[in-house]
Amino acid sequence: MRSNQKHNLTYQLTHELGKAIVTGKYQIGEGLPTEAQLCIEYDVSRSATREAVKMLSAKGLIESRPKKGIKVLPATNWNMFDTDVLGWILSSNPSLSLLKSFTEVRAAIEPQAAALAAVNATADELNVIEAALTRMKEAEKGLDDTLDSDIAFHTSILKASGNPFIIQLSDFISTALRVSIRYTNKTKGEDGDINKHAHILETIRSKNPQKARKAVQEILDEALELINSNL
Amino acid sequence: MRSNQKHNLTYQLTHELGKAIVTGKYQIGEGLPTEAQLCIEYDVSRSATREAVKMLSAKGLIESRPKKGIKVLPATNWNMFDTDVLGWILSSNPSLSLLKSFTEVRAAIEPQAAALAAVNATADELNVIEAALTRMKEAEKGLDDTLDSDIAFHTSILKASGNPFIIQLSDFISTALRVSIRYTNKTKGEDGDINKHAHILETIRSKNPQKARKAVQEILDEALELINSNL
DNA sequence: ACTAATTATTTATCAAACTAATAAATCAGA
DNA sequence: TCTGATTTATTAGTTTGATAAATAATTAGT
Repeated sequence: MRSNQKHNLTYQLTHELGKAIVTGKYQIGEGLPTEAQLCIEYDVSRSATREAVKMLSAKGLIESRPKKGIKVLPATNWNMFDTDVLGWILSSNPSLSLLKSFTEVRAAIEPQAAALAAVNATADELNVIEAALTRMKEAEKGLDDTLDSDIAFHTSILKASGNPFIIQLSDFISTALRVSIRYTNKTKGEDGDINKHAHILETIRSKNPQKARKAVQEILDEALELINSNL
Repeated sequence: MRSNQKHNLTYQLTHELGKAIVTGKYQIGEGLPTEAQLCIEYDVSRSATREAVKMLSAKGLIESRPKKGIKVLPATNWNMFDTDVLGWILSSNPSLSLLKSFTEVRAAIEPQAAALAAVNATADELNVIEAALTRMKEAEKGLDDTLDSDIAFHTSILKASGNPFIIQLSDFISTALRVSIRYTNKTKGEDGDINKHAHILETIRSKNPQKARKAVQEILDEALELINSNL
């Protein structure tokens, strides 16, 4: 436990326990060891243990009550949109069915985000999208990272949507894209990929929400098809 | 502070501070009082204070470092899909523009959920949707609660989607519907509302994702139109 | 067999001391 | 006077120990 990585003991323990829970080391319904046992097992003080337990409770993973101990809550209670929780889930190599779930959410959110961006994007926000597109083109030539620039493009649209909830999903969408790459492991975008992305920008620029929605839908439908064919 | 409501001191303090943060009592960027000051202000021990701070950190509202103190993070870091955070935001009477944002997310998620439900719903899940529809009909006659039955209907579709992330948004969607009612304050559903909901169930039952998506889209488009006309 | 009282276990709370990180102030050397 | 190292002060991090409160499990009494 000692001298692992993250910046303080409480955080280290939170991550360790969080990962253990989502990977099923501690079964749902049944309990974790008691506070006192955790202190011994992980060789930390009660404060650190209690604070870690509180952080995990705040993320919906566990619940703790006097005499009952600490018990793992059903996964429907977990804050899946929390970056940490998401990270823990992915740390145990994610299944293709999880990737499908991710992409289904993307297919819900991103077309809507693009439609909203077409209505709401400021000039600055449009420039950010364009900059991301430029990065994608550079990446094509090997001058930038394919995945990073792709993520930048998609999140820039979320930002331009102006909807705070959608913006908050940037981490989620980024993660989805990162997982995606593990399966498709293409180091370069497919032929025509850039053109499709350029087309999305055009539709947003021309303030046409319907076309923007459709343009994004298309590339996500393709992604889903690819997943389904490999399932 | 003492003897307020929720089940323990740490939770009480978490809620109190959480609400204070999202309502702007503590400004973004600038800091909260120090740990020591919070202990005095709220008359609680350091343990309770620290645990509350950790819970709020876990929800992305604050960050704390030695010598720097506790500072409020920008709203883009807040876990908006956390039930508590959402509740705090809504506790200070929500704006119409917030309702619009809510509904835009609904318009992204719910049609997709219905389409997925059309493909994935089990017989049991279909029965749950039908039961909710029946409740809505009863509510029409004054025999059940209009809002509760409406929420039950919409969340039952999310559940039937089979997508864990979408299922996790049930609380969010429920909240959106509750906020919605404060503005439209219709105690009864509009004429034809039941029929539209019944139609949604039909399209899901007949395993037609495109029609299901469209059916849900329609009622959300109407909701958005209503909001935009009042904005 | 049932109910009420007791006990035991576990988290909750408080308090006090010490450690570590780091920002701000001070000092030394050029 | 400036610049860079050093020292100081502040704040959160960590440990420990004692006590309180909640509640599950047990026991005693009828």
